[in-house]
Parts: sequence; structure tokens; C-alpha cells
Amino acid sequence: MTTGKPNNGSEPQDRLKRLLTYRFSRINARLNAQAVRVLHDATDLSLTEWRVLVMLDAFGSTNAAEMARRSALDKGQLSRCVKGLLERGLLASSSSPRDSRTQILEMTPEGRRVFDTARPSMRARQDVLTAALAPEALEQLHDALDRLEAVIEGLETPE
Amino acid sequence: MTTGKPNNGSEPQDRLKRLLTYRFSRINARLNAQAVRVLHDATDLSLTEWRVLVMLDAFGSTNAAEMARRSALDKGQLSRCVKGLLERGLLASSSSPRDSRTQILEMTPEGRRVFDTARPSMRARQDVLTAALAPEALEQLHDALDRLEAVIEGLETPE
DNA sequence: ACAATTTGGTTGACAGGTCAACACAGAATT
DNA sequence: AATTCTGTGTTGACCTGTCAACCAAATTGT
Repeated sequence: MTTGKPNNGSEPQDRLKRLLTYRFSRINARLNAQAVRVLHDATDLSLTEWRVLVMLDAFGSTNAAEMARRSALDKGQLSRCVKGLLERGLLASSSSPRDSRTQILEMTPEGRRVFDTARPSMRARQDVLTAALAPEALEQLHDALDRLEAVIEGLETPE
Repeated sequence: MTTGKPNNGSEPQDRLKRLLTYRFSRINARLNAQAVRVLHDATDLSLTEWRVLVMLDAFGSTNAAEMARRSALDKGQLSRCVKGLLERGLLASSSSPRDSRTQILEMTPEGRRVFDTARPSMRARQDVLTAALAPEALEQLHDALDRLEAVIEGLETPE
């Protein structure tokens, strides 16, 4: 890979590589596939289910709408995902005293156990990724992503 | 968004935001949705079809396997996508004289016309994205993505 | 108090991506 | 020449993501 080629962006494949959307889709696809594999080796969680657990770990307990807002996951997808986790006993739900529509979700001990089973390898994976970049390069990356996200948000609401 | 909050990563939602895979999936989803919208306003191409045309524009003519390699799109997905484009007369195929398995693909004049119809708005979109970053920040972003891709590739083949 | 609107959550339908099996043509091995 | 191995492309099955319709509870406005 580190041959002495010029790599000055003149080759057609280089132009392609510099299309941001193209790169993101590529990276995302590979990242997901890889995450699914790691996850499947340790548990039988889907990637979405893992993300729900991550959020519950981070926030303690929440409801579905809250998670949908934070994660940009689809409402419907989340509903089905939560349903599955409830059926498997990894989550517990209780209805809120303030609003009888919302069901408050939290991990059961069993859910916590499964989460802790997957966590080390998932964290290791994350560490390998971040270790590829120097600390300040990582900061710059996050900054760049922040800016891009802001721009995308702007594009979504043209008026 | 640019309030005077500390943003030192101590809040749970901040920790979540710094997970790279999470960010990529989020950005990618929004980027795709936005691209699909722009694309649909100008043509009736799907995003995958658009990408096939972009590759054919960049490479002149290729075959499906080559595109699969470069784009990390699924073989099967590509096969179906190409089939649709052929049926609609946007692509033409001819079998290679050297290898009767591979079918060489290229845009027809009609395909080119459709491509040129969508191109301005797609390019404008791309420009808005890149304009969000200073030139050297864009370079750093590409560098970072290069490194991440390299790491991911390494993870895919552990031995 | 009532209607209108918003919000939390579920469901169905559908497009898209992903995986695995397959048929088949070339290349490599013997 | 026969065998095996690799690479191209197709197809079917399945899973996930996305969109929109919908219900019921809460909120708002009058």
C-alpha cells in the first residue's frame, strides 16, 4: 500500500476517494460489518440492540422517544428493538407516573451481564480505532465531524 | 449549538457522541438521506445507481467486479443495480474479448444525459460539505479517514 | 369543558443492504 | 487432458432501515 506512487489526486480512483459521502458510506459499511462480527462473537445482540444498551448504560434509564432523539435511530426500529430486548429479559419497563404513555426502560441484571460480556471487546475495538490517530488528530477529526454535522443539519432545513 | 457549555466530555451524551462508529453511522445516515432527496428532485436514480454512474464517469468503462472492489458495494446489489440501468438504457454492456465472463459496462448517451442532469446539484452538495472545512482541515480529515480505513482493513484479517 | 394539536409508541409496507449458494469461465496444477 | 482453484456474475433468502399511518395520552387554546 505504501508504494512510491505519486498519489496526487490525478488518477480517477483518487478523485473518487475524495468524495466525502462516498468515503463515509464505505467506512461506515466496514465499521458496521466489523462491529457486528465482534458483537456476534461475544453475544447474540444486534448492533441496534447494542446501541440501545449503550445508551441505557450512559443515561441510566430513559424512554424510547428520548433515545430516538439522541441516537437518530428510527422510532419504529427502536420500538421493535426494545420489544425484543424486553422479551429476552434484558430490559425492564415501567410506566411513568407522570405520563402513562411513556414506558421507562432500564437494564435488568441479566441485561447488564450481557452488556458487560460484550463491552471489553467493543471497547478494545474502539480503542484500536482511536489509537490510529494522534490525540490532537482525533480532536481535529471530531471537530471536522462536528462541522459537517452542522452543515448537514443546515441542508436539511433549507428555509 | 455554540453555547458556552463546557463540552469536556463529562456528560453522558457527550461520551456517546465521541464514539466513532456511532458518529459515522449517524453522519452517513443523514448524508445518504440528503443525497437521496437531491437525487430524486433531479432524476429518478437511486443512490446506488448514481454511484455506479459516478464510477463509470471516473473510469470510462469497467466491469461489475472492479466496481465492487472500489466501492465496497455488495456484488449482488451491484448486479441488480446494473441490470436495472441496462434495462432502462442508461448503460450498455459488451462482453470482453479476453474473458467471456466479464461484461464491460459503459454509459450510453442517455445515461450520460441523466448523469449530467443530476451532476450539478450533487456537486453543489459536495461543495457545501467541503466548504465547511478549511483546506488544510479537509486534508487532515482525509488523512484521518485514510488511517481509519487502514486500521479497519487490518482488523478484518486478524492473522 | 371542548376541540385541536402535539407527543409517545406501535404497526405494516416497502426499499435497501447483506449473506450464502450457485453456475460458469479461466488459470493453475498435476 | 483432467483436476482443482480462483474470479465473475446471478439469484434467493433474510435482515435492517425508512416511511407513513395509526392509536392513545397529554397539552394547548378557546
